[in-house]
Amino acid sequence: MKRPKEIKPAFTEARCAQHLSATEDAIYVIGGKWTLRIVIAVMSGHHRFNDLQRTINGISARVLSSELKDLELNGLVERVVLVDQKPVVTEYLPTDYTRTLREVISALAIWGEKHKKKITNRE
Amino acid sequence: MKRPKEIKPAFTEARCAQHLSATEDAIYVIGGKWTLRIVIAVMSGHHRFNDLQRTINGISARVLSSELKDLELNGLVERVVLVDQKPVVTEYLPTDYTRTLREVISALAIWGEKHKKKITNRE
DNA sequence: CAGTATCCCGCGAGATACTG
DNA sequence: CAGTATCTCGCGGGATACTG
Repeated sequence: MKRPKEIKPAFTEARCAQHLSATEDAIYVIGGKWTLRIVIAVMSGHHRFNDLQRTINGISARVLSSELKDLELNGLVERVVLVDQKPVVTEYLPTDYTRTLREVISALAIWGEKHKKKITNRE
Repeated sequence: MKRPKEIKPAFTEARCAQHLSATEDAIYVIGGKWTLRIVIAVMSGHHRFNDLQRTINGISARVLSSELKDLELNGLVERVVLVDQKPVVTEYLPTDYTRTLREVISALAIWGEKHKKKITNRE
């Protein structure tokens, strides 16, 4: 069943379903308004709660707290309480799994950069 | 001010701000619940309204309609009305700009795939 | 087929205040 | 400092029905 002169789709039909489902999963986990910002901040060396809140512009303590719990459940941050400190210190650290997101973040950052230029150039 | 034995962050401080802002933009545009699904479907060769609605599981006509308008504004789909058809046919086509998202989608799909395996393997 | 019009509801998330 | 507790509200988006 070959149709003539048909433009080749960017994705094949099979890959479509595959991409749809896998991308849904990814977006579900990291597509939240704050999720990736937190991940980036943690990967950048911001490990403390208030440090994170300062770094991530506009996030409230309540939201940051619940997001961090989610991220911890997904293995994307590790919550470490250092009891041998005075006073006790809580840190949120990147994990090996966090690092698997680097390519995703890079791709997004590159595209976001391009997009920003495109938008600002035409206003 | 060099602190000894500090773990090198995955991103430098400068890159942090940069990534934060660019990634925010990207997430803002394509981080919606439906956005990327629609883009993928369009890139996969689903060009008609009802075809898209059938392909994208769970989306309502109202939401699909408004999302398509957004995507059109962002140059991520092109709405084409073929008046030389009987009856008149409306198509939503990928653009050159849509194709700039391929790497983003690939990265997300790959990660989503990995993540799904990770999740299902531990339940 | 390609949408629009309404109605409606939950929850994501902001604001503010409080606690060990 | 590192959160929790409420309270509140908008809007994203589902369901359903309608139209050229």
